[in-house]
Amino acid sequence: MDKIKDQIDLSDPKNKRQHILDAAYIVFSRKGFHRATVDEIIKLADTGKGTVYNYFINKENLFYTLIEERSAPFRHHISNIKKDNIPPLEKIRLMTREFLSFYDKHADLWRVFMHEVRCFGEVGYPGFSEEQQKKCRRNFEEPLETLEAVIKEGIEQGLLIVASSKQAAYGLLSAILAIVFQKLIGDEFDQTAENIARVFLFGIANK
Amino acid sequence: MDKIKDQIDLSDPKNKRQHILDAAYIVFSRKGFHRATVDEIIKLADTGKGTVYNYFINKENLFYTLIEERSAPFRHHISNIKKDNIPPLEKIRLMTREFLSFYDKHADLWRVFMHEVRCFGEVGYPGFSEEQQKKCRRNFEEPLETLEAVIKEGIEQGLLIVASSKQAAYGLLSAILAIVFQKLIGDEFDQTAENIARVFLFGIANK
Amino acid sequence: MDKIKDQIDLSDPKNKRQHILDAAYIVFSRKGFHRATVDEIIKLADTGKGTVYNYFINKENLFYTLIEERSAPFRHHISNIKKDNIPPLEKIRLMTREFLSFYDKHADLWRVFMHEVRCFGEVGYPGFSEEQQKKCRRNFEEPLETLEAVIKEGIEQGLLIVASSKQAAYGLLSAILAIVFQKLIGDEFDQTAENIARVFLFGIANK
Amino acid sequence: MDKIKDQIDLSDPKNKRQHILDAAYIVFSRKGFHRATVDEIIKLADTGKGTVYNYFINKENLFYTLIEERSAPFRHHISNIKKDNIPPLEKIRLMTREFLSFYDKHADLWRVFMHEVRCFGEVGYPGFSEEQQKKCRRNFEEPLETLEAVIKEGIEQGLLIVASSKQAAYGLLSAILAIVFQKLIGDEFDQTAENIARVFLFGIANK
DNA sequence: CATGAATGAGGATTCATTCAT
DNA sequence: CATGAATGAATCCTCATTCAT
Repeated sequence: MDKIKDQIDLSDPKNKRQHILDAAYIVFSRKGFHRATVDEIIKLADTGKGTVYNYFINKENLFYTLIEERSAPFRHHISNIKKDNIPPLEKIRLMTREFLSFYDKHADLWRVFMHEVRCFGEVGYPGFSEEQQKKCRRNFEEPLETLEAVIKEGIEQGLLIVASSKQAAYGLLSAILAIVFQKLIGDEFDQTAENIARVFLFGIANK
Repeated sequence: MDKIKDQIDLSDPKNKRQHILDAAYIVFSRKGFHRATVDEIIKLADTGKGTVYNYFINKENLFYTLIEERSAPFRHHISNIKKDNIPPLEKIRLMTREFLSFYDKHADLWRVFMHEVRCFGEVGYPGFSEEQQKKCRRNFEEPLETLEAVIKEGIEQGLLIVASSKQAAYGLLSAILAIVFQKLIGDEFDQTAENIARVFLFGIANK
Repeated sequence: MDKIKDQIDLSDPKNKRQHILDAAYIVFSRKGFHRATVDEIIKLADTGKGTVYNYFINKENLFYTLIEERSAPFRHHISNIKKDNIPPLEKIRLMTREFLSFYDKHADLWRVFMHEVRCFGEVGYPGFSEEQQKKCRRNFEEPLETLEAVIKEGIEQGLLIVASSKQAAYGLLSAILAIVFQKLIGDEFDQTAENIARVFLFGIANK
Repeated sequence: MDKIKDQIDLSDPKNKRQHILDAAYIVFSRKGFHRATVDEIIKLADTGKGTVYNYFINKENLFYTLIEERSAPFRHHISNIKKDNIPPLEKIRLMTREFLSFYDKHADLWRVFMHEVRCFGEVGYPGFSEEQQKKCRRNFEEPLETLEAVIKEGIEQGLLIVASSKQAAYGLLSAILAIVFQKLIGDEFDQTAENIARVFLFGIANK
């Protein structure tokens, strides 16, 4: 337990909010949304229960904020790669790296997120407006759409052959996700990223 | 609501156990494990609360039993394809079809299953021994290992080029899962299965 | 504390619902709505916390149900007096007795009720629809309107002189309420009822 | 909301204490004691949370102080009328006016006060001594006793016929209260005051 | 004095599970 | 076996109050 606490820098007496978010990251990742309790989070964040509710409307909102905070830089990166002046296939390679890196780092939280996002905004979730719900979904939809757009680029330039750019994007993404979620990456990160992109682009059949 | 009840055949006054399982299938698929309540299940199964606990140790056990029951025939099919006397690439094609078919049919339940399976058997779950937990995981590990074995066959016969057969299997599986979970299949099931297998085998780059 | 428990007949093992209502009556009357806790109610009712929520949607609903249950017979009596074939002044006399008797018996609960009813149905009260709210208000509005109608009868028959029948009804009612709430009745109930009706009808000035 | 804020003169940067009292008046009147939150009060008073506790021991004390402040001038007026050298019936008439005027102005706050005063000073209320509690009750007891004294005067002078001067005083007061609380006054304030006093003195029966 | 971030005791509510019938 | 009333542990959330700045 003390080992876990060390993962959160409590040396800074200010910024309780960040401590809570960091603690929530750990607990939500481990337990999932429902099994995670506010009590466990505050114990880890070394703070009072009320403090959580000073910063976040409720448990949902805490989770949602966490997702937003963690995915913001990633979404930025993906968006930038698309704007780069490089060939589509190279973009796909880079994006694969980026997706792999992000999902590897946040594998556990993201697994929880992708499971819970479907139920958010259902009846009985105050402080979670229709709009926030949509914004929440954008966290995984947007990067995917960007990837799809790049695949479309490749198709238009005659570089890729595929029936549905959407299916292709989902396929690539989920290959990454599956690898990550099963924790197969280990130390050969570069190799794995390369493999995924290569299989996706050229297949595994020996021609 | 009555429409839903029609999905369960209540004409047979005996076999309460099956009614409960069928109702549980619907509720767990819709709500996920935690948001599903025993109350909702028994209302749908048109039975009493105590009856559930006559047949199943607890909520986890009900869920677990449900998973076992639904995946048994699928595991059989996959196992049979492997034993077939046909080329590995053809086996991969057939397996892709089978995976796609099964996961499409049980997409919602399986999503829930794959999320919850990680926490099952944690401390505080009576009636869920270490062994049962392992058996539970076999429901998605076994078919995957069979697929991996076939990919290995292909590699050994020089038909496939891929660094890690395990990664390849996960990649193919997850491509299927992602497509299914995002409900992109629509009516062109055959086409989709073909596309996935083709991209996996030959890539999307235009060579 | 044990003395209080004796006020509730626990000899009947059935009818938990009534035990809860009886306990709620005592606690709400003593503490008011907000200071009353479900914990205290169940301790008095000698039941489990969940049992309360089997019978009542929430604390508000428990309170509301209590009010309904207690005022039903009273509303009936008042309604019957109006229909009686006796002179209006006699009806007023009888109604005064009835009001006095009812409000004396339920003085504490009614004080709480009349204070809380204004806030019921505000935002954040699930299980308390607009309609239920209105129905709730009827518990004190209806008997009052009946009294007003009788006063009107008296006016029409030239027996009473008063500017506003509504004001008159409120005046008589509240004279009763005030007396009761201040617990001035003591043992001379009959005398008190007579006094109130007489002052109301003939004034206190010595002509 | 801004409209409400305008009701409090914030132009004076000093005198935070009064701002808080004014804000408390509004919030307590609207929400009652329990539903009123310190947060809402300070938002309206445009001050910090700690400031409230610089001036008042706790929420109860803030409420109590508010009551004291508002009733002081009223109690003074009533006391003066009694000392006036005019006939008892005229005093009753004037007092009726005064009561009506005061309770009309502070109807909402007083309703809350009269409901809460019963629980004040119960166990667990620090900073609220037995003595303060008594002093608090004097705010409605004293004017009433003065009215009662005047009625006694009238009885002694053979002007009034009534069994209990206390009951009579309560009756008159509560008639006023009821009318006010139900907001029936409207614009005809003078007329209403006159009506109440007349009915009380001479009754409504047509002799 | 003024402030507001931090706190935690207290309370309402949910829901899996039991057990007497 | 079937049932469902009864249960209470577990959990989220509120809000008065404190105290360091």
